[in-house]
Amino acid sequence: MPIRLHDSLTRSPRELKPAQPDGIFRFYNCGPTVYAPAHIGNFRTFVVNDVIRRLLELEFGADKVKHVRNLTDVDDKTIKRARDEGRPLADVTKQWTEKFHADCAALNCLPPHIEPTATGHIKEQVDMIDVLMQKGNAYRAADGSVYFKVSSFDGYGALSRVKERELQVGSALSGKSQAADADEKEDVSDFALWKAYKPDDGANAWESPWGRGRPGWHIECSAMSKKHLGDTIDLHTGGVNLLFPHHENELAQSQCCNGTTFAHHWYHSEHLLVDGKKMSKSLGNLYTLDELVAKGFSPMALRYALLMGHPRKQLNFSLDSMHAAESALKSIYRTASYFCKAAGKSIGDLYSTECLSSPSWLTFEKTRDSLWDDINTPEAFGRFFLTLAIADSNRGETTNHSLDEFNAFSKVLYVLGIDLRPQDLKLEAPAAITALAEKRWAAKQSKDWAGADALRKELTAAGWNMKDGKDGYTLEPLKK
RNA sequence: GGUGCGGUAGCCAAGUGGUAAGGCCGAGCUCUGCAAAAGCUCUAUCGGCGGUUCGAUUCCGCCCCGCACCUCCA
Repeated sequence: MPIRLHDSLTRSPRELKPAQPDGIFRFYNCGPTVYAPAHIGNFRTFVVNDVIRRLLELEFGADKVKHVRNLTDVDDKTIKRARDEGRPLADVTKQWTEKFHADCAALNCLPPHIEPTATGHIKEQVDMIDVLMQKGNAYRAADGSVYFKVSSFDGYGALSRVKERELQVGSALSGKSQAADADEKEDVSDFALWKAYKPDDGANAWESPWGRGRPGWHIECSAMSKKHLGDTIDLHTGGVNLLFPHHENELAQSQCCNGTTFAHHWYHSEHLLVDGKKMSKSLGNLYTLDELVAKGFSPMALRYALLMGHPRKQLNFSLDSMHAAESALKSIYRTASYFCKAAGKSIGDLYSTECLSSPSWLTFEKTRDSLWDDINTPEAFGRFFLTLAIADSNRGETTNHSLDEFNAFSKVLYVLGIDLRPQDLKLEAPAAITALAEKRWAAKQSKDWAGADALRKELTAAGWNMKDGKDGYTLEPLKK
């Protein structure tokens, strides 16, 4: 079944498919700038892109998808951070790259096949700029910086409709934003390909035919994409804020340099809002994964919460949605155990790769349809829960389809990237707690209700809940 | 000023030209010595005003409100 995905350039849903004869799907996803911990809004984009990656793998085969996501490890922000902390740039970016990787892993995001860095591709960037200079799409300004000449590319603005915007420049914008480095540029909309060295850059400069300096932000992605995926890619993604100017500029550079279509498909996910506003430090509504974990929430709940809205619509995040996510996950887990029971499998078996090769979706077909149709995750979850409710009422009864259904269920979990295994780990209670529980169980058996109640109070005070069953009990820590 | 996107139950959020998925919360019931857990049930007429239509939340127009982008913030 073809995957349909909204294309930002044509503003319509289009089928995703590899354009080149080798059948490899080339997927480029703009990655993070590594100067601080990524916030949950950043992760919305990465989680959505992870779903796209998983979708592509199921559709085309895991070996037919090439996923590249870069790390921006040199720019104004990273340099400033290093300068402020008095550390080498590489130290700072290494620290935050590792943090980013840890967070991604916690959120169950598959690592990209290639994760190139800007500093690791200086030569490739210089080479591209060189071609643009030769073709007359770029010029060197008096200060030694090289700029892309926007007027040299007719297609400029197609992606973000920037031309309409240009007409109004100067009205509400007062021109202060352009003033910054407009002095050296021929035109305010021209943008830097190579930035001449400034003392603030410290040790972070490289040699080029135009003098010492560092690459501009946009050329990074063009160069890394070209190096690892070739002149034309199948899909280029990022957050909406990258639409302009980043992607518009990338498109211009790459097409002028390579003389061919840059990306067949563009996709942008919308922003995460907190309390109705975009997250920002000044509003104090910015969350990181660590902060949520410190509040007692699981990373998986965040992943779920981030997928509860349509990826192309702004999603309003709140702590309530984290509570909702934890509860929903719990109920998915419960039903999962029914599927496992019916198929004679364990929760861990849900994550074996064999399940993915099973062709059928059975009762999960509609859930699949929602995902394949422009990754409509909220609709998918709606349909998913409907199916779970039916399975719930069957309570793990074994049928002819039990194994197939188990596999189909596993595939849904795979595409959504929901890992139930953390919930499967039963926490071992300390010996003292177990002793109390044993005592209470004995009291209960001898119908000493008062004694049993007193012991329950002690357990509660110690932070544990004792769940009585028919033939025994289980202990679980109370929620914070 | 321009561009784009929204306003659906207490909260979050899908969707459709024919009388509104789902999740959370809440309420009631069942079960249970207690406590949980679990199961069942219940909870909206879709920002406002017009128009098109046999019929609109879904199409068109106007208005009100919100958000984002145009500032190297996913």
